[in-house]
Amino acid sequence: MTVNATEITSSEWEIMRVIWTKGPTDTNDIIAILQQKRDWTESTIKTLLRRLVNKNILTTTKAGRQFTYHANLDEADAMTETVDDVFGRLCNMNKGAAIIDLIQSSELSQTDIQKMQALLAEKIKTAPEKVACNCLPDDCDC
Amino acid sequence: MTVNATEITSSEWEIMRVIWTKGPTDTNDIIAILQQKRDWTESTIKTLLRRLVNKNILTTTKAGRQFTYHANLDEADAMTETVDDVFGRLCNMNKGAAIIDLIQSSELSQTDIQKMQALLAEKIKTAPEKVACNCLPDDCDC
DNA sequence: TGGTAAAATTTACATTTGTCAACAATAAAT
DNA sequence: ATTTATTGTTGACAAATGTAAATTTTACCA
Repeated sequence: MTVNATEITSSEWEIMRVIWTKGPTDTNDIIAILQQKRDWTESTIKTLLRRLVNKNILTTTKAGRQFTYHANLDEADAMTETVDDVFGRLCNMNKGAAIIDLIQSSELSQTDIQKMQALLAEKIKTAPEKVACNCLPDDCDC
Repeated sequence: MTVNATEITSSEWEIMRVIWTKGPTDTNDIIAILQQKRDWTESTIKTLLRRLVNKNILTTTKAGRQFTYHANLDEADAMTETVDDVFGRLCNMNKGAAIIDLIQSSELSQTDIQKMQALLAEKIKTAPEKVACNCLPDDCDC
């Protein structure tokens, strides 16, 4: 019954964003909205919806003729999970640079920035001089 | 001839990290190192190497019996590209929260933190109150 | 209450990814 | 020069992903 956001593929993300933004949405609305952004057929969108249901990312209820799709997980949570998953593959030593790049290239609100500042002010107190690379096996003398 | 880091799959990343860390490395070293971390056969690792060469991420030179594999792109650049690619799929409104999560969960050096602080101090000057969601088509009145 | 328009479900197919075993080529040792 | 140990190349196969057509079901209207 656990929902695993890392199973959401990039096409499926497109679908999820619509549902997260609009709340429970029925098939036709989803199709109409997505076709404004992507060149997908109705069929393609339905396949994607089905797969998301199979992955337990979406739940359906029947509303008359159509299904209504409900997200089983929160968008911000899914984003965090996804992003953590990717970072988990990367070298510790360069994560800082990658985050700096993200800060640079993302639009951020006053509030977000303030939160980051507070967090960093705390973090710097105990931050190491250097972060070691963790790309080789622990006991690797190579 | 362009190298596209977003084509590196998660298994392939494992290989790349070894090569980035050690510099040009030959087949046997790569295999020996990776088998300390992952339960892959020699065959699997060779396939992954071949695919990376096909994707133009790696180049080979022959050193006696074995190949030596050279990375065609920098690790930090590859990380940035990968991370930007993922963030490109996500809702603008919540990117801040995702970055906050990353700052929280990553080990960061004094220097990295200082850079972030400088960047944020600049950024806050022109930061908006709120970041709008960009999950629906631009002209979507839905 | 039966026909039909509108949904949903099935089937499909090419690519990519994760994993490997089998086979071919070749450098080194005898 | 042959053999053989090593390394590289091919072929394979299942599962996941992107994309969509064909077919079946069903809710509603006449």
